[in-house]
Amino acid sequence: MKAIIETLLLETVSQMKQAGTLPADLEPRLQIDRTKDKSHGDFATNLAMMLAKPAKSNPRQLAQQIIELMPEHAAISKIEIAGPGFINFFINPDHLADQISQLLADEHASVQLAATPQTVVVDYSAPNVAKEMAVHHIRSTVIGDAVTRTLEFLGHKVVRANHIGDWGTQFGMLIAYLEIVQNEQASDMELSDLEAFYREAKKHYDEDEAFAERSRNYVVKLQGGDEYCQTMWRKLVDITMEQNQRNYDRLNVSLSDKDVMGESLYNDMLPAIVDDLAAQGLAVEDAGAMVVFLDEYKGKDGDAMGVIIRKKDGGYLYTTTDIACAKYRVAELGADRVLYFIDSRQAMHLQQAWTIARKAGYVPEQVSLEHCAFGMMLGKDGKPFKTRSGGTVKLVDLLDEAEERANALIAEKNQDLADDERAEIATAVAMAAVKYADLSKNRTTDYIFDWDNMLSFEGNTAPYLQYAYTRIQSIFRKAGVDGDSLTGSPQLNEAAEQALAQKLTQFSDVVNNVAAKTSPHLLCTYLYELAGQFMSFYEACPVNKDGVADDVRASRLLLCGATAKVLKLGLGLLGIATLARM
RNA sequence: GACCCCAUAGCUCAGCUGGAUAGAGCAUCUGCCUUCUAAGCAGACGGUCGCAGGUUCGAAUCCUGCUGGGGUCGCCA
Repeated sequence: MKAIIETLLLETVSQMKQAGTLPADLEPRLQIDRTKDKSHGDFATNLAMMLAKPAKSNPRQLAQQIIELMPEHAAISKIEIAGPGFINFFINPDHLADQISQLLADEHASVQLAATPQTVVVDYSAPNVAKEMAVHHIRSTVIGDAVTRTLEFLGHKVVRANHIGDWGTQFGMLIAYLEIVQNEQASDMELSDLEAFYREAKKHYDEDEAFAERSRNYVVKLQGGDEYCQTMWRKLVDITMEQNQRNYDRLNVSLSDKDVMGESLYNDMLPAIVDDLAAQGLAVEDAGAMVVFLDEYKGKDGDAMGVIIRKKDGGYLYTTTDIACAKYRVAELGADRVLYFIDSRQAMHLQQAWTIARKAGYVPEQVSLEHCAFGMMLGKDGKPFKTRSGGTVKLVDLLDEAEERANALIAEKNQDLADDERAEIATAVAMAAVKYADLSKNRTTDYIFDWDNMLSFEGNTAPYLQYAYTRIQSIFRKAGVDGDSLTGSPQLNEAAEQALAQKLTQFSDVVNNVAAKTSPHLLCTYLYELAGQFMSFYEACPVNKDGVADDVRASRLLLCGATAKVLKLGLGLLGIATLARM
């Protein structure tokens, strides 16, 4: 719709240039907005106000000229001037009905595939080995997954990259402790509590000198490719990822073991990278370490900041890994675009690694590297979120609590459900609520973690959206129709019908925005508004009740069908399930 | 010390590239279930958009300064 108005306006502007009303070299940037207030029509442009000065005319007068010159179009029923010079456009309901008809007929609900599909590497989740996932891991995991699904829906090739923390000096200590635990249990073991495991390993390291010595020895052996250490290390990775996978499955996150590309993947590249950077004159030796000095960044003393890429003991740092990682994603994975869903605190570190990678020629200009940063999870006191005992809240505990609350609520709301169906619904509702609480917030800012907000099932929450969907399914059941196969063009007589139809046509814009801005909360806002419009329609426009004429009923069923389709697709992009009943 | 981010209703958050009367949810209050599921609907209450300047037809949005909070800054990741 915006595109139609844009075309018409462009034509008008070029006519005005020819007529000399506007300077010939003027290239105005067209801005067409949806109106907030229905009395201002459906769309508005501020074009006349922007052009008033160059045209040496007053805005309202100019608006009048624009309207007179503008070609007619069947989609627009009325054009008005309002306020200081806004031009308001009113959409013809017949055109809107056509769009609904198209949306119903299209599997993609009128969302076009990208004109130029890209290869996009999405780096998200990235839990640490030998640590249990905590609540703050939801952010990267769930937001990254939603963007991943959205990009795929738009026809891009997406490579999921789970950049797990599977390397570093702590692995000597972990291997040494795993050895002890295994000996005690005389066989392979299940690390039921990874947090405790890590704590105990650390304790041994701090208190037992022989253990610490053995740990340091294991680090060296592991890095040297020692088979025993490699095996033990692999065991730690496998046990951790097995546990993480249970969380992914439970949360309906589309990551699997084949997406694991941890830090260790780049180890073999590191020596050559340092050599190459030195050969290119980018890295120099300083106090025994290899350092890249960047003029773009200043250190504490105000001089160019030195980024260490190899320690004086020969060890590598995570900046080196991230340089290698960027190189790998371009050279091996063929990335056109790389998205990093990582904590905002890593911003400077990533910028440095990327600056070096670009200077070294590993990442060409046209490949974009984007830090899709998110803020920290804070407690109610505004400080970094911790439990009373100072630890983190386990993700599992949050999910368990969510299911318990959902189960209790459903038992109360709907007594007709069998136990197994209720449990199934409870899982879907609970996981949806937890994910949505995170997805619906702008990812860039810090946010407050609160059990009750996170586990709410009322208002702007996933269950509200799921509920809207089940209401539609219920209407289909009662009407005896298959909601997925409805086709045709609705009549849009009531205000609630028009508002709903109009909201439905915005889906495509929103999906494209989510992909461009890597912000799923835009989709959440949209789906909430859509569900809200549907709820109003549901109250105002009965479908199956007595006294509803056949043609009206058929028309309203079409609107229900289109709404169900968009809700299901939209929630699917967020990784949230829809239900037949709840 | 340098650099980056943030500040919107009692609480949690939206607010797109500057646009018309700053919006939701929660909480509080008033109505609405013999009628497609009340996890809902309709409505009320609630604001010095941190403060002060500037840019302009127009600023929560852009610029400068200030205050307050958070983060980061060579041998952890």
